[in-house]
Amino acid sequence: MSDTQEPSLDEQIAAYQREFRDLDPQVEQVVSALGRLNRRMNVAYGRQVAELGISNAEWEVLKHLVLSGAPYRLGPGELAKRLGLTPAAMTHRIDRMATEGLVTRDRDETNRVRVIVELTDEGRTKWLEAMRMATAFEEDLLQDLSSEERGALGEMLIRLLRRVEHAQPDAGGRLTDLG
Amino acid sequence: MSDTQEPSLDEQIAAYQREFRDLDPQVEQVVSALGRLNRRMNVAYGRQVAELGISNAEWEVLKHLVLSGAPYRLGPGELAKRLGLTPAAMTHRIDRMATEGLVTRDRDETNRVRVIVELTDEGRTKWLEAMRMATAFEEDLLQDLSSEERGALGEMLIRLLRRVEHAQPDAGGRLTDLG
DNA sequence: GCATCGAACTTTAGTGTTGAAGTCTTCAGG
DNA sequence: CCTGAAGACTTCAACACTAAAGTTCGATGC
Repeated sequence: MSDTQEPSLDEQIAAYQREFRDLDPQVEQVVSALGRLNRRMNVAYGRQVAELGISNAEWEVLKHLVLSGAPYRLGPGELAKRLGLTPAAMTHRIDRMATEGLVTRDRDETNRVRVIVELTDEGRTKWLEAMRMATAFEEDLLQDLSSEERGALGEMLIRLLRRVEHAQPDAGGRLTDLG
Repeated sequence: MSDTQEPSLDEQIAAYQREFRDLDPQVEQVVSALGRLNRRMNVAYGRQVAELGISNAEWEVLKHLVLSGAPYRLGPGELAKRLGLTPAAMTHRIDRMATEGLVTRDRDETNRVRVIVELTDEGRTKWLEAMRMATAFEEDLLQDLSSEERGALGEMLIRLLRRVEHAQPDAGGRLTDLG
């Protein structure tokens, strides 16, 4: 049936050049590689955390709670902002995670408008296990790069990051998660 | 209320090191920067194509049809595989895009099990406009990098890409889109 | 101290996605 | 031919997210 194959990166760039004459192949290579790499990595993360019985989405929440430092508490609104979700979506996500025992949800007794989401021991343990798997994967991923290369790569990525962040100064308000 | 701020990349890495002792900061910097950069870029793309009245999801479909080359035809199944969606989702997405006039959907007369999705002129025009905006954005993004740096960056990203693709040889079958 | 405004979260309606079951077409045997 | 099996897509039910409206509590002004 000669089923069309997933094009390689080079084939893809060549195709773009055929269809769109003023295209800088060097720029396109960077951008396309970035996009593909990220998607593959997210799939990999997803498979790993699935082994722990949690979804990528839940792992993100755990990450941000841990990042907030002990006692690992954040409000739904703050979590929503950091994850790039609407507060409504956050409400439901926390519901699920609370019934699964990963977090607790309580009203703030000093200000009963607010809600406090707090990591449980189980949630913290899950995060630790996920983190162990993730870092092992990341080490393996970067294995072919020397320390100098890693440094140069990180530095260039940060320069790009600064540029996007400056270019669109958080216009929408929501930040759509972090890495 | 001293509302917690979105942590900077450096703050985030420092927090991870506090919570997880064996963490290579250099690796984490690369990985975190990659993740953040990609998300910001996707938000930027989304805003741009929204000006054309299409969603990021629709733009992805247009991209893959164009990449397939004239006469810009692919089946729903093939599109689903390339976009990393289930066939069911593809069916609905094509529905919408067909009513919007971006693509046509027809049965293959030589094999009536198959369906052919074909780009319309309007769809091709939209893609072109989106492409113009995207490349302008990408040029701007990479502005601070010299040609040598761009080459080195692209080369390193491709090395990483090869590693993920090799590490998990398409295990699930679906490839979750490309860049 | 009562009414109003605003903040923080939840609820509701609508859209998009998944996984599983269903339909229709083709192909291979008998 | 007619049957059975496999392939390609669609339909259906359940779930997740968004935008907008609703609820509840706290603060401010009179």
